[in-house]
Amino acid sequence: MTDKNIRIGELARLTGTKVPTIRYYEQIGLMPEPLRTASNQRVYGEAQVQRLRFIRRCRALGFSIEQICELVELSSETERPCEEVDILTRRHLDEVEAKIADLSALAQDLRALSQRCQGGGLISCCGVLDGLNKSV
Amino acid sequence: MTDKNIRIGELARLTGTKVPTIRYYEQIGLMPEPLRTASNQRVYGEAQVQRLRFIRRCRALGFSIEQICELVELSSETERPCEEVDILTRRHLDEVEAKIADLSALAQDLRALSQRCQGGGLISCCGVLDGLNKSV
DNA sequence: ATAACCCCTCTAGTTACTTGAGGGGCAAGG
DNA sequence: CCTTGCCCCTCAAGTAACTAGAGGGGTTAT
Repeated sequence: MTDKNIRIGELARLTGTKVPTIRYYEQIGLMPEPLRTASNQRVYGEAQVQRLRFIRRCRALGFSIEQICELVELSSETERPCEEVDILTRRHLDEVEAKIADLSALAQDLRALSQRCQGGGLISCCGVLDGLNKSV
Repeated sequence: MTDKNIRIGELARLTGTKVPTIRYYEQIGLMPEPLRTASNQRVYGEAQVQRLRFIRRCRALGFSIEQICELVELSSETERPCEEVDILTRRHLDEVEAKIADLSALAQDLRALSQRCQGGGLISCCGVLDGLNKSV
């Protein structure tokens, strides 16, 4: 594999990304537009492989596309204080933790609801549906 | 307030739902089509208020629209065993708990990443970005 | 008449992809 | 040469659950 001779299919395999997703990332500007062959096929190099890997790691960590755009931009400004990266990461962690709290409360409510099921009854006296119908 | 004389705005206020959302629910068949006035305005009754409240409680508990459709249908078949309601609720609880587990693992990874930040440095030697760039 | 408020339909946007239609190019095999 | 299999391309629309906005009508009070 030499530099600058990777087709989109191979890039997809190298990075665990789907081909349409790569095109999507290019469309929204997250991935730079690559050079093309005479027959209009995209050609990628090692730097673009690394970029896409970066993006996929961020996605795996739940960063939004917008946040990733910011991280990509920040990472190219090497003389800049890295405080903004820190802030962005912490804010995202806070969001994830808040979501966990929401879901945990929701799970609690669902458990309470589920326990209302006596088993073996009919819809007409179903504890779950009763709970969902109640105007508490 | 008499039966069958509630306009959509009032229904929205009674149930904490947005007007467009009520129209959306009607469009997808979750809410039955109401009667209309001579000037084509929707008119709701108490049964529909209860239906929308049911839907909103289910949404609050994270049930998908599809799941709610099933619950609505099941609740009208009063002579049917309520086992299906139980199964649907438990399955949903499992999904929520799986999501919590996913997010918790993700939060763990984010904490580890965040701790790589030494503070006061530059982007060129940022621990977070380093971690995102690493091909571990 | 105007302002304030309510209602209507229709269309398109949000987020991060994903799918499918319709088409071209290339290499190997019959 | 034709066919097959595989890869690539663009474009448009779908997914889930809403939400926002354009453009219009109706009612009441000032």
